[in-house]
Amino acid sequence: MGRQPCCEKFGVKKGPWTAEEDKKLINFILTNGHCCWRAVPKLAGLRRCGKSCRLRWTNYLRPDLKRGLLSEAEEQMVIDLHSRLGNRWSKIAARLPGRTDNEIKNHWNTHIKKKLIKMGIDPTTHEPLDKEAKTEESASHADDSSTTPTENRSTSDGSDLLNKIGNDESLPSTLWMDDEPPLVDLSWNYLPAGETCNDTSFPSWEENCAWLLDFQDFGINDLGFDCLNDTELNNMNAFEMGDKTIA
DNA sequence: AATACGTACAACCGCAAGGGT
DNA sequence: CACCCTTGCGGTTGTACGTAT
Repeated sequence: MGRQPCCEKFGVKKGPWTAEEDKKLINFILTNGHCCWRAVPKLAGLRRCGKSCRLRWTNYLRPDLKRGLLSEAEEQMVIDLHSRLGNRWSKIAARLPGRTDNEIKNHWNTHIKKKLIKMGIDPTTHEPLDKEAKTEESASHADDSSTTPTENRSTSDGSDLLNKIGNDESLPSTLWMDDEPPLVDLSWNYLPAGETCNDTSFPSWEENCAWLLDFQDFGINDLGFDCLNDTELNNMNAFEMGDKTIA
């Protein structure tokens, strides 16, 4: 998939991951963690580059990932964050628990972008499209008052909820001030009244791991854990019991 | 049923940042 | 300070899958 390989190393596999490769990577990372991604493929017995392993793990295999489409609330949050942060997908993803930058980026490009255009909103500037057109017409007359998406959020951009939040002075002012806002999970703020974190759109870690535990089908020994020492086996057992402190 | 077209998403690439020597 | 290495990020692409003709 994608473009031609960046590295011409012989024996380095590219393209879609097989179940077998996934198994090996999961097995290795759950057992050893990832000290150095470059070393992971070698140690895990994979014919992949470290970059590919990291991507596969962070975007697809991580047990804390949420699967499925973004909820309405998540989508709104992405739109708002994008209006403030632009295409900084990793920053946006950091505020959406269980979602990856790649996933959000894809969702933006395939769903949200079109949705906004349909609503008459420019997905880049978050300005109304007709206003954009007028602005372009008069661009030569306009002064240079820089209007970044962050600074120029009109009240007519179609996202009332977002504006409400944006204008909410009770929010910590530092929240949006710099690149590294506090690790406050704003998604909770977006939950409609009465909903809690236990909402079904936020599955538990155990639920997220359910598919992982499906590996029990071929047994722990099939994953190669039979080479582990007692401590490691204990850890694995704890993991199987749903102890999230292990991974 | 076969083909064409459109969409969604996994995975790749190149580049930049950050840390170590 | 310069260089090297590793990691992370954002943009892009190819393919699988779904839908329309």
